[in-house]
Amino acid sequence: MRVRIEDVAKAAGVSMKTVSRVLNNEPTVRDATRERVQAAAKALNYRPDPSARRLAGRRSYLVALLYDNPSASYVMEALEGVVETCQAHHYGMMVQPLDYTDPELIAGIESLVAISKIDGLILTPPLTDMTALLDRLDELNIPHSCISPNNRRGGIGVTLQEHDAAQDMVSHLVELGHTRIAHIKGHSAHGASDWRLAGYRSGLRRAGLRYDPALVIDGEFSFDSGRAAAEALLALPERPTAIFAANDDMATGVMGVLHERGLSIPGDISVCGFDDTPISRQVFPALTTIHQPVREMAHEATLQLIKAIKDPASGTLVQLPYALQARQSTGPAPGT
Amino acid sequence: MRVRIEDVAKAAGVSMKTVSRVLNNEPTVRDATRERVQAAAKALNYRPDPSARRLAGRRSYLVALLYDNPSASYVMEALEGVVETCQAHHYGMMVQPLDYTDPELIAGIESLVAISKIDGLILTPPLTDMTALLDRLDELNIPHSCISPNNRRGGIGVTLQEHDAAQDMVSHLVELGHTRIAHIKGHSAHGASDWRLAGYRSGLRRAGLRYDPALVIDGEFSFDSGRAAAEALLALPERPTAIFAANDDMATGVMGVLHERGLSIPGDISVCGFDDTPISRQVFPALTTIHQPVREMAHEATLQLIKAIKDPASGTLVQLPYALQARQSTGPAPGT
DNA sequence: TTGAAAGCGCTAACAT
DNA sequence: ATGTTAGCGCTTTCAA
Repeated sequence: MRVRIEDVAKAAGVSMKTVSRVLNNEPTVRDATRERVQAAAKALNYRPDPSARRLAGRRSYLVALLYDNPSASYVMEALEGVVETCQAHHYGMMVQPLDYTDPELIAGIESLVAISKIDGLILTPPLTDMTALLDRLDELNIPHSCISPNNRRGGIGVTLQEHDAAQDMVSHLVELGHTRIAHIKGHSAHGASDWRLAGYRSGLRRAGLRYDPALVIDGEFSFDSGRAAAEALLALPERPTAIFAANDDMATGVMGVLHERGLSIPGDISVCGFDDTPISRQVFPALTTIHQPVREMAHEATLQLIKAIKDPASGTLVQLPYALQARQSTGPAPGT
Repeated sequence: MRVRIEDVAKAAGVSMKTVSRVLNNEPTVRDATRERVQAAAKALNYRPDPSARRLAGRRSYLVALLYDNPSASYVMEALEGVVETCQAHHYGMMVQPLDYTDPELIAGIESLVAISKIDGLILTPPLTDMTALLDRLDELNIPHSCISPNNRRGGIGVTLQEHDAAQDMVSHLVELGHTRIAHIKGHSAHGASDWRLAGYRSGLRRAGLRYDPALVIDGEFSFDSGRAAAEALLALPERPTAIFAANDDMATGVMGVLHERGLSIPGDISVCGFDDTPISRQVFPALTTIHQPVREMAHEATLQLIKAIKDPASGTLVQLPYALQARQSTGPAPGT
């Protein structure tokens, strides 16, 4: 049979409860005792039984990653960041794909938390921007940490200066001589779409360029919406020399249309995206984009969540740096 | 407090144990009793406590998805297939990213299973092809189900006729008039690489074409290895008119090199891949490839695993159909 | 600072 | 076909 807490207690010459205290890092144990227990646990290769802990402790030591994100690479990166951090902190992880348009969404999350006694949630966009959901979680006192929330409610998690990143991208294009720079917005459910648009506008302003609403097209973060937007932009009387899509998938849609029309990238039109998903290296020419350290963001978000689970007063909103990743899809404006 | 099994028992006028029987679908309950219990459970909105079940039952009702796969979209599709199926069958799911080159791999998996009392494992390539791992799992009687195993050991899970798929792809190219068809092999740790190569060879044979070893290049399933292979093929005295890469990532590498050289796809050279990952639609021109129903495969693999957990004698190897997805990257051979 | 006892909510084993 | 009892391995009381 497997090693139980009692075996460790016996080996260390203490009671079960003391072993339990050591395991859970409770402070009220003498150092000498603590070390003796730790040595015994190690010698016996003791691993606490998760189910027993959960049952007795009335909590799950379980964190759930909730997502509704079309980008597989984004979710996978986040997933791995969360898994690693959970492992290091002896938490388990559940994954829950969700449909953010589902009217039963909140109820579903509530019952997930209730049944599995989830200790805390990690949210990814666009769930991070659903006010009703966040309000309900606050109301129920369910700790939750957001990856890239795009609202102003504080809370805990990790953010990126999306606004500045978009602004930098515009500056990059301006430096290349572009003056007619189009923007394809992201999906309206994502707060990021607004921030990126705002960054685009301040980038123009900073360069002394006029904001032309005709150059801003609605998109949905999808390849197909990128295609549609590109077609709309090419139909303009005076077409742009650069197209800044709010994510990489839309940028690849744009590139497809340009290729079909025999336009050269970046010779005729520069294209750039946002996210630095793996696809940005795989298209031709390789896509200029904004790198997000998604895995580290997930790591940090998990760390903050675990802090908040232990002490609801702690846990903060951490900011991580982005990086403009210039590749071959952006170049000098034609005639520069 | 939450509803417990005792409350349901009281409401239905039976013992706890009978409720437990109904919940676990044990056959030895009269229909009338069963219905009464089910009604009571529903009325009280009773949800069994997973930790208590696990502790008392000495098992976890937990399945783990193990992977070491560079393709995010593949893993995500598989993940969702597994999650949905687990939910439907009241199993929990863990996800465990692994490094298949880690010498501690098997030990790590063993301790995962021991600690979390995992009931069964779902493996994806290349783990499905690691004989030492599979042997050890058999030895320890740990139920495991493979998605796309490429070995001949039987076992349970889901397969695809990879050989036939590759052969069909060659036939597709032959019909387009190609006679110099190159193949870029996949990573040697993946059994799929061998099957796809074998399919390529029988495709040639079926068309009466000679197998030319110079036209077969080693790859590693990565974008960069696709690039390197393409460069090698273009350096050949007589270059191929079609390049069949063993996966989509390598195919995109090939396309990048061809674009750089100013070669037209498919005008000068046709390119095709395997897997039908989302990227195949997003590159230009859209990639001809083989579609795998990964999500359904994961669903079926999970189903078989759950069967095998309940009854080790059951569970089979199910075969699912592939589909050749012809897009714009393949066309008539030059001069046809 | 440490320990003893009493559960946590369920299932296994053994009744009946 | 159903019930009774005794745990599963841990943490929470509460006492020392």
